Formats: sequence, structure tokens, C-alpha cells
Amino acid sequence: MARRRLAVTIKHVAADAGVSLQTVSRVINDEPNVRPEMRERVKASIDRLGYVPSIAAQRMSGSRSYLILALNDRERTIADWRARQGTDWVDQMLLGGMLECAEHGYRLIFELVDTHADHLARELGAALSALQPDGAILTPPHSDNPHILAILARHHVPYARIGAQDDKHGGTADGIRVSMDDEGAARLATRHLLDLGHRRIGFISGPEEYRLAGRRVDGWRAEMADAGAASDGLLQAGDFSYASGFRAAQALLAPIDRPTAIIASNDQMALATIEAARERSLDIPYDLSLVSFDNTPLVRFTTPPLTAVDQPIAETTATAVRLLIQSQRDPAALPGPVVIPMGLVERASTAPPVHAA
Amino acid sequence: MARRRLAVTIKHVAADAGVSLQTVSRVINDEPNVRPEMRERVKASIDRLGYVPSIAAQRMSGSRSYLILALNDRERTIADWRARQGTDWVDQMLLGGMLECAEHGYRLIFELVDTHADHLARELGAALSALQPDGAILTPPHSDNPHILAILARHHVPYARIGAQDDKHGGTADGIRVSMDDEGAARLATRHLLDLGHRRIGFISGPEEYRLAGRRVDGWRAEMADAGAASDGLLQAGDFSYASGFRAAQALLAPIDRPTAIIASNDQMALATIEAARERSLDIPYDLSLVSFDNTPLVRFTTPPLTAVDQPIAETTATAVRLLIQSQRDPAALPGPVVIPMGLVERASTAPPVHAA
DNA sequence: GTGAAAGCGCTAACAT
DNA sequence: ATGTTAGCGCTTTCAC
Repeated sequence: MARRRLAVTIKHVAADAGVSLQTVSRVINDEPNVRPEMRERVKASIDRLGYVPSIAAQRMSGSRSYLILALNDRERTIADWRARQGTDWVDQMLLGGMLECAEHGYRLIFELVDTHADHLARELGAALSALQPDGAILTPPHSDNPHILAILARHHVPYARIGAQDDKHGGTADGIRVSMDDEGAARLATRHLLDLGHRRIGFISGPEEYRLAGRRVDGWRAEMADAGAASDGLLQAGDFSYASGFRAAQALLAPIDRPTAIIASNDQMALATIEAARERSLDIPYDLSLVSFDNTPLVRFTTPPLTAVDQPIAETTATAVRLLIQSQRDPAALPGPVVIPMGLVERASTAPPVHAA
Repeated sequence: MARRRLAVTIKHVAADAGVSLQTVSRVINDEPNVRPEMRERVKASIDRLGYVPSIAAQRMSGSRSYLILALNDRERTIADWRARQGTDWVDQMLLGGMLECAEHGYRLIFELVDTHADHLARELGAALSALQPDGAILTPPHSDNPHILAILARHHVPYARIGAQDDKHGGTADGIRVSMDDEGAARLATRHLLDLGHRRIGFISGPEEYRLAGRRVDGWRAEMADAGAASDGLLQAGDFSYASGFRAAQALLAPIDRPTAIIASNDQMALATIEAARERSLDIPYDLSLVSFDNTPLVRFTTPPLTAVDQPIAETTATAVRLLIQSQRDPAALPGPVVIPMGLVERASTAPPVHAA
């Protein structure tokens, strides 16, 4: 069976326009040294023939692949998908990432990567060798994984690290860094509750391997301190799971001098806090105010709908893509760490404490 | 700046194993005419060097690209992402599609395609020329779009149509077809309500351009007829939007002889029905039973949680991928239309009617 | 069963 | 400002 190559190639365009391959290539890549009239002629041929460069061929000859890899944690992502809890992290990433890529003629490819070290080098290496992307976007917890950074570096793939905290090599700019202002957001949430009149504000933290979890704790503690409110005994450790959130909420709500408000550092743990409050017949928001983190879709459908810190995932991903592409064009100017502000969406789960105001 | 090609290529493997390029190629592609011992030797070299074939090069020389495109409607998908209502169609597609692809050494690339005819040919053509995928998965409403099918055919890209109803060219097997059993599911939902003792069961339909919407209506009507229950005046047209669902529910609930149960053909319209019932002080499930379609995450968080028909999107997508890949291996045997059964998840929104049982 | 040669579509380096 | 040449990594003939 003869392979029918119906695809129009650069040759057809060259013939049609009566120029050399090279001139067509120059036009495609917006390179100099082509007279305007030639350029127009070639463009006309391209349009007429409906020519589109083959990414494979472009990549083969050492040029760009116009592919950007979005690397996410396999285990966690699949678990989220299976759980069907409405977590839309992936969707928001695609929304921000794909649209921004399209803007620049790139394409975003979503890829799952195992954290487990054995597979890691093989798996990620395979993806990089096979696809040869022009860049990669790392999400937590990969953003701070030195193994992954090393593999990327070995393959000369530039990367943007979302939510990465520090440079690994003391001061050396290690990839592009784009973070959400988790600390500021925690302050914002805490301030909101303080303003309502709360003084005893509990906090349920996330797991330590997520650096952003620590930053959220820092923000809460700092804002409490600034207000002269004690935070001792008001911190409970969770791991972002419902079960851990439930235990943490129970621990916070058990004492007589229980907090009048709780900040949960993600939505699942906030959900668990609602349940823990219900068990003790505490009414939200009157007996207990609750602020959640992340603002995933489900918090609009809980009873009551939750006041929540909003994670601007789409905007953050778009920014990462933009900086990555810009830095290819001008490899000199790597931008410093960029911080995207987070917002607070007030809903019905926060109110003044009963005995205050 | 010298381009440092650190990647290990087929040459390195050939040299390392002391064989020709061709033999390595045969091993990679599991082709015959290689002695077992040679094969082992080459495999050992591949492992040692961590060699991975470059997709670009493979594609260049006329072989597979190991890429499968998942085509979704741009406007609708972006709107869903922006709305953040917890619709996880895309996630479930990725779950089923990516994992099944990985199983066979393929990769799934998620792509948005405009329905608007002008752009369509350019856009989709560009994606196909650039990526040269080995196959495409079409989702509604693209599955039945003759324009898209034609462009795919012109580029010789085999496709699987999810939720496509009929062959376009009367009997000619037009691509692979995988559908969910919408009619059966509607019957299932209706039967569930009939079994509870309901006789007046209202139905809120979806827009006509989605063929599955029509099939859901058919199933409801057929099951009602089988039970000897009248369906006249119990059908209201919606378009899958909240607003349309609200209007439809209002129309259904206004008459004195209002239905004791309603089936909404998607979750947004079910949500709207909850609100419409609340406005008339109708308690769900006691005054009104409600069954939803799709089982997106949000229906677990409503009050009450909704009994819903579950769309097995992941399984359907996985099946489409599997059939697509199989049919490349053995182009002879294109399977007939495959139907994936849907299930009913019972939650708290359905109960016997007050004046029955 | 194995290898050598040609070529896929494109761009970098080097002419002109 | 434009054309020519070589080669990217791989698979497909076609020899042996």
C-alpha cells in the first residue's frame, strides 16, 4: 500500500511561489532578509495551498517543536479524577495554559509524571525524548523536586515552576518561578475574620511536602500576631484529605474555649469541618465561621456556601507559559519570581461571632 | 552556539550492540526477521543507554506518530471551564483516554475545535498537519459534524465518534462509533420512578443538536408507554442551561395536576428544578422526586444529593481509544457501533409519591 | 536474517 | 536578499 503523501510541503509552496525552500522557511519563521514583495508572494502561496509546517520536520532540523509540556503528579491527579469531587485544578490549568499557548502558536500537552524515583527518570526522559518540547510547566509537588529539575536540565528543556519556593542553588535563578500569594491570601482570610470580630481563629494546615501549605500557615500566624491575637493551640495538622480534616476539626472543636472561626487550607478539609461542626450541633456561620482555601466548584453547593480564598490557577498557568515562551525569544532576560495575587470570595459561611459584635 | 545533541539515537544503540541501524529499528517495532539473541542484545543496549525513539523522526519517515487527538468543542469547553460549575467531562475524558493511550504507548493530545465553519478547515487542518496524529476522538456535537469528518478523511486520519448516532452515508461504516446508552438510561431512570409508584413523570429535554438529548426523550417516552402511563404535556424543552431548566421546571410545576417526579436531562437543569421547586415550597423528595442526568460532581453537594444517571465518560473514551488503536494494527476489522451501558446512582432525591404507596 | 542506501520535511550553515 | 548543501533520526525499499 503506497503511502500517499497528500500533505502540502514546503516544496509545493516554493514551487508555487517560484522561490527557494529557504525563502519559504524564512517567511514561515518571520526571519529577516526577505523583500516585502517576496514575503507577500510566499504568504499568498501558503494561504492558497493551505500549507502548515510539519512540527515533526521542524523539530527534526533542530528548530522549535512549539510544544509545551504541563507536568502534573500522576497519583494525585488520577486520584482526583477518580474521586469526582469537582476539583478543577486540571481544567483551570488547561484553560490558562492552552489559550496562552495558542496565542503564541504553541500547543500545550498535558502529561502525568510519577513521583516514584525509579520510574521517574525513564518516564519523564521518554516523554522528553519523544516529544522534545520547548519547555515544561511544573506544578506542586514537582516544582520543588530536584530529580525532575535535573532531568529537565539534562535534556535542556527550560521550565517554569509553579508554586516553587526557593532557588535550589542559593541565589542562582533556577528556572522561571510563578507563585500564588498563599501567605498574603492566608492573611486576607484571617483579616476578614478578625474584622468580623473573631479572636480565636483556628487553622487546619496542609501536608509539609507542599510548600504552599507552610506559607498559608505563616500568613495566618503573622496576621494573628499583628492583631495581637494568640495562635497557640489553634493549629491542627491535616494532609489535604477529608479524613485528616475531620480529625483536625474535631480536635479544634473539642475544647471548651474552642475557636469561633476556622480556616481550612483546602476545600476537602473545609467540607470535613462542616461535618464535624454538624456533629457537635454547631451552626455555620453563627456558632462557627469557616473560610476555605482553593475555591473549587463544590464550595458553592455546600450548605452554607463557603467563603473561600480563590486560587487563580488559570492566570498563574498562563503567566508561566507566557514567561517561558518569552524567555525562548530572548534567552537573556529571565524574569525574577512572579507572584500572582489571590482573592477572597465572601459567601455565607462567615459572620460575626455570637458573643462579640 | 553549537547545538549539543545529547540525546541517544538509534545510531548509538546500533554501535553499542554492534548491529546495523535497521536491526535496531526492527527490534523497536517488534518486526520479524531478527534472531532472538540479536533482539535481546539490542534490547539490552536500549535499556543501558536509556534510548527512546524520537516521535518526530518516526513520523518523518512515514511511520506512526503515536499521537491521538481528542477533539472537543471550543466554545462549550471554555464556557464550562470559566463557569467553574464542576463539570468534569474533560477530566473524565483525560482519565479514560490518557490511561488507555499510555497502555499502548500512545499519547493523547487534547484539542479545542471551533464549530464555526470559516475557521474550522484552517484550524483543524493546521492541527492535523502539524501534529499528524494517528487518530482522532470526536465528542458531541462534533461527532456528527460532516465538515469535521470530511477534513479528517481528507487528511487520512481515522476517527472514533463518541455519541454519534447514524452512519452518514447510509450503511457505510463511517469511522468507529462508541455511544453511551442514553435511551436505556432514560428508561432506567423512568423505571426507577415508576417502581416507586410515580405515574406522572415529567421530562426536561436537552437541545436538538445533541442527538443524545433526543435519545433520552425517546427512552422516557417508551418506558412510560410500556407502563401504560401517559406522557402528554409532561415534556418540556430545555437547552442544557440553568435558565432553560428553570423555565421548563416552572412550566411543569405550575398546573394543578403537576407531575410527582421530574427527570432533567442534565445536571444544570436539575439544579434549576430544585430551585423552582423551592420557590413553590415543594419539598424534594417528598413533594417531588427528581432524577438528574450526567452525575457530575455537583449533584453530591446539593440539598438533597441527587439520584442521577451516571455517564461513563472515562470508559467510553477508553473504549474509543482502544478501538482506534486496534483498527490501526488490523485495518480490516472495524468494529460495529459499540454501546456502553450507563448506570443509575440512587441518592436522596427520589422517594415514593406522597399520595401513592 | 541482516545490512546499505535513499528519503521523509525542514532549517542551519555556507555560498552567492 | 536569495539559493545551495548537508543533515536531523528514523523507516522504507532493496540488496545480500
